[in-house]
Amino acid sequence: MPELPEVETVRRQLEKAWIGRTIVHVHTSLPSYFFVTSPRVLKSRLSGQTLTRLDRHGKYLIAHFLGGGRLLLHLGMTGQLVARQLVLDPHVHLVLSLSKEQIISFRDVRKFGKVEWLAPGKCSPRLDKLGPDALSADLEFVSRRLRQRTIPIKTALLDQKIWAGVGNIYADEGLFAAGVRPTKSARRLTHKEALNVITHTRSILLRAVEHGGSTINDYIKADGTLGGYQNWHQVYGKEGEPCSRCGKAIVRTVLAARAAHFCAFCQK
DNA sequence: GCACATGTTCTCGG
DNA sequence: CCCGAGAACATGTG
Repeated sequence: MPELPEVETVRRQLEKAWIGRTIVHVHTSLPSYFFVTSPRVLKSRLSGQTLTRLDRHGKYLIAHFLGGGRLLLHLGMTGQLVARQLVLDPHVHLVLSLSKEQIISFRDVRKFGKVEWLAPGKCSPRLDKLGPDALSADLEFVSRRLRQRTIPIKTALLDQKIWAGVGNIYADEGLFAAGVRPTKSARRLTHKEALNVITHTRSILLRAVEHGGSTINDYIKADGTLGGYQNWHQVYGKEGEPCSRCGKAIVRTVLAARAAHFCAFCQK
């Protein structure tokens, strides 16, 4: 579910329910791949913690607590983070009961999501690997980094080490807006073309945040409602449908083991 | 049974 | 070290 716009939408809503409140009870499911920090340790570390700030870097949420501890949250492919009690089906892995009757639930069917506790002062290899966040990155810098790679431009856009936050939907949408074919080698873009790609991609990310992200299957906002940006997609999931600019059919290919959608006429 | 799914990470060749 | 292909992780839907 989660690319930058979805995670940012969840962050904004969760922040309102969580900041200044204290965790009074922690419920977890059984140990699994999902828990980087074991449920047992998570319970003891999180109990009594008061949230001071909720940040986002790329697709990661970073909860900061009084005293300097941090909780890292990643939604994987099917993660749902909501500011309410969910029916406790087998896919609800973490429930935080907060002061003033607030509840935060984390549900994730495929368990590709991650929860990790970071002790005060401890750094995180996961976070340290990430490039600058796609919304705040210096565009000239990202353009230079992109053009150093020989891989297809779409594969480069998806590389979280170059800039963090873009996933399969917004890479396809950004390249369509820029008129660049996803298979084109990143190195063969001019500086101007690369700048054009990341400028368009970033404005699409911002627009998607305004619409609360894209709901395709599992993603819901923290208030339980659906995102709206899926109604504005131009190419993602549109194989065979007419291109909004030229009318020719959108094609689908596979790149880096992911589906890539584009217009073979408009994107050179 | 088969194909596919908004993500990340690792391995194996070249 | 770079790159691509494929697999793994776990589960659901069409």
